[in-house]
Amino acid sequence: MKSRTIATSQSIARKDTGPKLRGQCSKRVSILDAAANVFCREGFSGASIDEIAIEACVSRQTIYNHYREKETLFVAVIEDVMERANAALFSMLSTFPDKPDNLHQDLSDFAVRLTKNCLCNHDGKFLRRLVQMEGERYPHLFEGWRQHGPCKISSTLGALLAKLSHKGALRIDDFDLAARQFLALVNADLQMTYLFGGKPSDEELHSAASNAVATFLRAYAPLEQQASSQPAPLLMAVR
Amino acid sequence: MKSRTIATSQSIARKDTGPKLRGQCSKRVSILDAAANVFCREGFSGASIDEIAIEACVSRQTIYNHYREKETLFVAVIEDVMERANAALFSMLSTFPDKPDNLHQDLSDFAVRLTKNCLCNHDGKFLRRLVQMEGERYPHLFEGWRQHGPCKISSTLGALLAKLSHKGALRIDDFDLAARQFLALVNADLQMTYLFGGKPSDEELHSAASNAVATFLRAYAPLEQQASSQPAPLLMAVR
DNA sequence: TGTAAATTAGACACTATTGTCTAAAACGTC
DNA sequence: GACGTTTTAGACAATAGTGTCTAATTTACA
Repeated sequence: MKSRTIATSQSIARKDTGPKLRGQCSKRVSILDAAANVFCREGFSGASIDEIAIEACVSRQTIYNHYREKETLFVAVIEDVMERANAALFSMLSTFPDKPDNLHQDLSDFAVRLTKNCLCNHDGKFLRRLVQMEGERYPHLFEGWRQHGPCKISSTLGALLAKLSHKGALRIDDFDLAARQFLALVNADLQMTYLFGGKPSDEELHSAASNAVATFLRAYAPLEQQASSQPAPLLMAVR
Repeated sequence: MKSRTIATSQSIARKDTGPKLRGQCSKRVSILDAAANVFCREGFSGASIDEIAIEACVSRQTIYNHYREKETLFVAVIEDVMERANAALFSMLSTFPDKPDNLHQDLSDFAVRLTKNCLCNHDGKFLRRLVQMEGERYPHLFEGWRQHGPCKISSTLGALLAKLSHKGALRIDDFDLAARQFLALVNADLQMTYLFGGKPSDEELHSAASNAVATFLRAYAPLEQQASSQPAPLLMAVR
């Protein structure tokens, strides 16, 4: 059901334990997907292996064949989602506008891509919930994600902002701080939506991005560019 | 153990079911506190009544006397924490600087109070986790909190910013948006800390507030005031 | 088609948890 | 000190979940 790149699935499936997967790994994939859904919905202790088995259209025993016990499965799910999420993040960061034509428009579009494909999608929601729920129980597990996810996004985005700053398109002292604030501003209008678990509409994503970029540029654009960096006036207004 | 105002405890304790509480309600309070801790740590399904009973220094039967079943206790805990959290929020908003002497300093101090007493404290962490974990299972339960918590804080803060704007201390178009962005900026440097469940140090709170206010004022302060609204240069630098 | 691997359904022991029940003990108040 | 209430410990049935085992069935591939 859920989109999943073949490359990622196979790299995950080719792992330590369990059956030797002669050619096909569809069972593994559907177990991982089903388990991700159930763990996300119920939390670790609330999720039952039987429920996962039913949702994966697989017998309970097959799950135990592939993953020795519940916790092994949980760890595999986390690693799978983290890997996918970080890959998406990385590919998204590569679309950052380095030669912006219209700074406001280009940054807004980037922000929309980022929220839509990384922060507000299925995996993003899963990780927010799971880190919140089980982060303290498995600190080592999420450490890798933290390093290659949230921490990396700030520093990478900081470096990209630095480029724009050196070109004179922005006036920034602390690049990493500016990156964190950019992300925070983009999320400002989405926080409320996060709290339900609901997905924001495309319209909400666009207005959130536009609002964020407008404020970001008022704070960080050189004065002479302020006039040209305003958003199209009313189309993107909130609500 | 945890601080708790007497007024709130009693208003909560005087409720529908259970023993008639002749004079003392210490059992109810310690059950609620212990349950809050355990639910926060383990989630609803992970928490066991026995664990709560032990942590509350109370027999299991006593819990069933006061709260008919696990879910009743859970709902009571949520309502208790929500009520306390919203009260703290409301009292904190009343300390917003309406006649600011030094705008940067006063807004920073306000932000520190807000994060320290509402967002990063015990109840704030509890609600973030629980809404994330059980929000979809009990949408009606958290609706009240959402209305009187996050939604109210934005609109109230928006109104307070409007006052400052009308006095000429700020230049704001959309007050609610500015309020959401103010809060988002304050949280920008704390997001990472939230993800562990760890509490930020006082130093981190101060630097987060100062960074946020500096950017907020660059975006929203009238031009002629920009010079005077800079933070003390190096003391508050991040890390 | 034959073989080895993977999958399945079902039974199973074991543990943990919920919620009830009872009789004894502790408590507060008069 | 006597009374009624609350609390307690422990036993208890009922349920649900984990993880194992087995024997039968299906699948992949030569």
